[in-house]
Amino acid sequence: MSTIKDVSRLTGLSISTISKYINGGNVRAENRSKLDEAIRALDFKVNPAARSLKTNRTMTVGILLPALDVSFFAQIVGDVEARLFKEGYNAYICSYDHDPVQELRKLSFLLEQQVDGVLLVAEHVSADQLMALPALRDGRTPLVLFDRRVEGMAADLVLVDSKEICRFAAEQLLLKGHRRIGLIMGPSDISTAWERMTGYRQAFEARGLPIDETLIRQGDYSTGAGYQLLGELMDLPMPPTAVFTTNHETTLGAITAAFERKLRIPEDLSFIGYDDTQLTQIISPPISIVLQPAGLLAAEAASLLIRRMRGDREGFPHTAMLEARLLMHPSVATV
Amino acid sequence: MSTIKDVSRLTGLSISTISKYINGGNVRAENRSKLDEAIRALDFKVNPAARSLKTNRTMTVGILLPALDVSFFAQIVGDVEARLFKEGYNAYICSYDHDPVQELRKLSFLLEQQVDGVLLVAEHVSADQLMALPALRDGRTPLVLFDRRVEGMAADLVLVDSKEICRFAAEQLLLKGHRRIGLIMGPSDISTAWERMTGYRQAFEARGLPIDETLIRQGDYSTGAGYQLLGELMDLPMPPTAVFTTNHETTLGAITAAFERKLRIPEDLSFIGYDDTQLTQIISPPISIVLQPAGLLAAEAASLLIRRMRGDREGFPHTAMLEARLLMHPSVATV
DNA sequence: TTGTAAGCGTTATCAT
DNA sequence: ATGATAACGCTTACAA
Repeated sequence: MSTIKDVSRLTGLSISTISKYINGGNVRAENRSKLDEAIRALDFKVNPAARSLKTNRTMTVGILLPALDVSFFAQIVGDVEARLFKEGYNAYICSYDHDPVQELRKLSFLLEQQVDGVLLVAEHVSADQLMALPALRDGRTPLVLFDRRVEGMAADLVLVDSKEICRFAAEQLLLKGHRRIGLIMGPSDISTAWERMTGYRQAFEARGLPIDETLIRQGDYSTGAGYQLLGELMDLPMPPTAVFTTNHETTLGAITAAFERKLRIPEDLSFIGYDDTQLTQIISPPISIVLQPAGLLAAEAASLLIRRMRGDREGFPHTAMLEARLLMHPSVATV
Repeated sequence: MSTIKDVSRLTGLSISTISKYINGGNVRAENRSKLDEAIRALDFKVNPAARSLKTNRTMTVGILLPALDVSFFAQIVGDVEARLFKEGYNAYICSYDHDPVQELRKLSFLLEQQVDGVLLVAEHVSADQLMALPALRDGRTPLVLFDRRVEGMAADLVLVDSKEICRFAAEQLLLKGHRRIGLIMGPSDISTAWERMTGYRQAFEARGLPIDETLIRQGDYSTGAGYQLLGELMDLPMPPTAVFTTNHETTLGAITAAFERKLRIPEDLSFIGYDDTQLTQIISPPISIVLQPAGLLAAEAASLLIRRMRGDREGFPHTAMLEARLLMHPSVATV
């Protein structure tokens, strides 16, 4: 690797002049061309370690997720990474594999690595645990919580209004005359799962309708769970006339189970799923889905984090609450 | 952030002694406890930039993928990241979003970041382009190619023997009497897609059986493509009696399409899919699948890369060719 | 076992 | 506009 010193030798200019030029400073036109040529010839690249040592900025961010193979996160994280990259940031993308210990350990490790900022999809970590980390407590390293809250934590937040869209979705089913509506939800200690269930409940409560608790099934948000729980619902003595699945994987599993059972949608079962999938659009009939604004979420998370890393503390703690949409398709019948 | 200097002030020991201790050197028992306490009290952490500057090692690796939301890669990358992390390496995980320009740009960028090694799932990049990168050409930065070859590139390789397992899978279908076997393959410029197709062909050729080219359908490896192409196959005047899908997403789409069309598996259509999915195991009947050894692949890739990063050049270029398995389930009938 | 001192490649201050 | 020089926090001969 060549260094500024090499460029200096080749051009006769001083190291400090060259450094300034590299960082956007001005040099005489003739020197500029000399430098450009030397830099190209030597394939000179700034040594990021040396730069970090001086500037105290690494131009890296940590993105910490419960898992990489959850499609919603996989989709978002690629987008966030691209946006950060465009601004010169490199992303350490880590999974803690739903493990509470790893969650905290990897977060600490990222902070030790001196990342300039962290985007976290939290699962088990508490506000106390977060505030015990010096870099976070002192606000030295900006943290943006993504998709899920951490109770009692004053932090920037990028969320989807899950409760409202789920209330709305359940309401649509009620309006179509459905009363027995199956809900396939996720682990209730995940804030979004809880909110989605709450929205569902609110739709019933707003109309003074009773909720049959046997129709609310909790799984682990996996495809297998979706498949399994749809089966359980349909095997009830009084099966639901509609079902609402609350994430992508679960939706896929439930659709498969419904098709396998030769249930006609919507004649035998009305269906509202969650998150876009190429599949829900093209199967027949197209499945109504709750569509989370993945692109906007990624953009919001990236730009908020970048703002903070640039030192702009305005409006902290900021909550960006984005709206999801319900795409209604013929998968819902009137009863 | 506290530095060694702070620890030095607090303990009275010299900076170099402390550095040595941090890096596994010996100090007198009494000093050891003094140090441990001071380090804890100050929450001292080594500054990685400073360390890198001296050691020329960043303890980071780059993992560059065509996309993060392809389940096979998502699964593997999490695993590889975990293994590298355990050895003290941090991973920059990047997607180039199937874009040839990004593919090369991000690779260059990772190398500029002075990563100690790179794991690459290549798509468009050529051996020439790779060898044009100084860090790779000089062997300064070890590169491991994962899952896909780059023609003419002398590099460490971690692959699955796709051709053989696909030949074997097609052979099983032939042995059961199938002659019209649909193949849903991926883009033919991806080496694995080509190999999977070649295996399929070899099974026919080995028996001197003709291949109906209309039964070979090429898609983009997406769920939507799987759905779409299965439909096309079944809409043929003479539809196949069996279908072989060659990646996870495609399998999911094709199963959905089959179920939607109320095709009975295996009575109406025999089915062999690809890659493990919770779903293929539990639907009825369970779907026969080609199972790639994801865990082994991740382990092999990580350990090979680590060996290289530690300076062990033995057996370069090494090709690790792992075997996939065919899990036969009742989704295949005898005709 | 411990300490001294040089230097990794850059940025930043202060002259010129 | 350019250059000399002192850090940044660490590792590593080399000396003690």
